[in-house]
Amino acid sequence: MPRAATTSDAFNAVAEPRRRQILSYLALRERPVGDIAETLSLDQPSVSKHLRVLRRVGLVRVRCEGRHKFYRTNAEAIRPLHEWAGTFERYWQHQLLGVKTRAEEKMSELNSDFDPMKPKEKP
Amino acid sequence: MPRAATTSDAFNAVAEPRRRQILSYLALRERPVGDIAETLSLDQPSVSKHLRVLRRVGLVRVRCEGRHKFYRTNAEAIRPLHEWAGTFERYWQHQLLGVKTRAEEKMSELNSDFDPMKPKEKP
DNA sequence: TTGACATATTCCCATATAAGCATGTATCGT
DNA sequence: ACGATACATGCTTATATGGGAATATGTCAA
Repeated sequence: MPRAATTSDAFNAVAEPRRRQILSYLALRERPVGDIAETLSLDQPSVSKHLRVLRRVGLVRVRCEGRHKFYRTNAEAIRPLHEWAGTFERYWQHQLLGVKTRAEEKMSELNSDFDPMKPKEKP
Repeated sequence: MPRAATTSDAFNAVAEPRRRQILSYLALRERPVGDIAETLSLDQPSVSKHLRVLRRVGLVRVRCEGRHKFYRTNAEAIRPLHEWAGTFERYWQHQLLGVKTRAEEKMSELNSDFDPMKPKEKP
């Protein structure tokens, strides 16, 4: 089995450095494709392709105006990533403090679900 | 050019769902390979390969004891990811509040560096 | 209409998987 | 030494890129 598609989720989409750059750039304000290409020194077709990937996973939104398309980052879509990483915060804090892992007590939390990214089911 | 190697950085390494599962599992406490395989229903060779990827980017550490190898998550290596995503926190907050983007004022922050993941140079 | 401008899409290709299976290596128990 | 146990590595294969060049689509302006 090959690697999962870059459009399978935000994690795969942001694995590409250029796409992260684009996201940072478009977080400030919407921009037309040409601006992105020039600012980040990329070919226009390349930018369009990266934007398509980002669009498919909801990381960017578009606003069409004449022959221009203004893209902007949809920060909301980055939250899951932030939250997943945040899951480990307590651990690196412990590590920094040199605290011996007592995570044992919290075992039950992950007994039935090891991936915090799994979509939450509604009870 | 193909996609960057999964061992190129933490972003590429965690793009794989199984590796995220492994990281969550190993965050609690160190575990031998066999446990991981059984718990996550994966073949042992597959686990070993994922662990190698995670090891190369520093996401896990090993402790050898006899014929067992105990792996544990090195949460520290996940921090950069958390911080990169955290860069967008203010934006999704603005979006939630329906605030019109005034990020303009903060432009200077990214004028010379669009990727917060870029290693910080020491001035 | 015609041409210029802004984007998107298509084709080709070298490269990197990830899974499955077989095999290699190291260690433990007897 | 020998077999079993715990991991790691090698090999094959189907598949998904990402860049570059060329081309298609869509819009505006004269």
